[in-house]
Amino acid sequence: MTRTPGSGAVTREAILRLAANQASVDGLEGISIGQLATGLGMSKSGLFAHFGSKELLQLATIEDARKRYVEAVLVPALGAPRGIRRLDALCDSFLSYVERAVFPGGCFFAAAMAEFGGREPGPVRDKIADCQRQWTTTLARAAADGRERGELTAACEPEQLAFELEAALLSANWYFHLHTESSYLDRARRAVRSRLEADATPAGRLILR
Amino acid sequence: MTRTPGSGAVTREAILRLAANQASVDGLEGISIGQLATGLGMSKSGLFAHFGSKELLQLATIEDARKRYVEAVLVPALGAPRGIRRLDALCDSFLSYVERAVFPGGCFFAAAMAEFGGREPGPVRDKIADCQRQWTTTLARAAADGRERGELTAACEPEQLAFELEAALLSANWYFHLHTESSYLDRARRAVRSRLEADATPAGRLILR
DNA sequence: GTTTAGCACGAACGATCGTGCTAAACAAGG
DNA sequence: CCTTGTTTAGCACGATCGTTCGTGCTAAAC
Repeated sequence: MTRTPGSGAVTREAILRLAANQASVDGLEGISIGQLATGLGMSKSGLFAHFGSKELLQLATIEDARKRYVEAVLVPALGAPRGIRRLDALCDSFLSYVERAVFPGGCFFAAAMAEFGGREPGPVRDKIADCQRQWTTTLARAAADGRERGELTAACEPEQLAFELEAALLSANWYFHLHTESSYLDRARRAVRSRLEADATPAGRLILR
Repeated sequence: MTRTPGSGAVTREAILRLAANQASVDGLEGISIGQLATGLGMSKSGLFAHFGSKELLQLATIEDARKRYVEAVLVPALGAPRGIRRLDALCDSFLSYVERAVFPGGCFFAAAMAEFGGREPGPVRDKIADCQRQWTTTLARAAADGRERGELTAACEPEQLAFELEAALLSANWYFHLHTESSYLDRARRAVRSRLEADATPAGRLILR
């Protein structure tokens, strides 16, 4: 391992990658600086110096996980055209992201949301809530686009639809990992499909194939 | 504080009640024997003696939480007649249980499921998975009853319906606590209602009012 | 050749964790 | 009154937690 100036960034990324993986299993509070250090073959203090406090490490971990989420879920789905197709692609992309175990313990943000949901407000909780809201907004916007294009009925409420779709996605994530049974991903896929069809216009239904 | 023989059971219940409340906020691993002891004004070792190990304390806590869950969610809903009415009542009862904050950090079992979902198998994880499966089965059975009675269509799949209903309930629990906004409970109520109507026969739709 | 900055190390800190071992307080039965 | 069993407290243990401090090494800057 060479240690030239600038190598700190590489080390930092390695730390955050491992931290996010750990956090998806044991939670953001569950990650320990000592365990991360031994896992990376470096000293506690050397690792600690990169962040200054555990809370800052947690925040950096969330930011890194956000990038991985964007890369794994959002980017592939943004290849689909706006509207109902993209909405469908987003859901499918999420389920694939769960199935591929991008994070070994399941969706990082689902775990973090569950962990910090009942906590008092603070920087970490706020950041998690922000990430969550952003994802929901992405789904709702895709739904709104679909309505504008006449793929979803005028009576369709994008936010309600987004809530129900994400409910299926999240539950698939939980059950998939709790019971280690991939059939729950298919349950979610069928739920998404039927829910989309329920709000789709005839034109929208054609698009869904 | 009197300490007669048999008072150990009272103390034990007080411990478990506090432990379950704590666990709904900080998780089952997050409960600490020291914090419980100071919270109850007793010594660590005195409290510890009741269980013998932290894992046994966790298992007892789950069992206590299960009783509270049955009392708060199941019992009220079992007043409704079998079938679609009971299915609806179960969902409504769960949302009320979340809203009333029976556990201060949200649904105990949702939190436990999220916490132990990605962990290696063990007594605690297995018990959580059992509780979860039991609840899902309760929902699915109510749906199956509804189908037998002709309130739900013959094409309706009770397990799929149960999955989708529970997805809405769980998500309401998460968002309600993460964003401290009770509107998500209404979102879930509307989701439940429209989902039930989607699989209901005309007779079933009449029953739903 | 000297200075500066980046990066990681080892040792130690006070605190808290779960877990033992022993003894004291107390109620009930002989 | 003494014994017995239950319930709780006191004390201490090894481990691990996040954190701080002083130090050394290497590459870049001057």
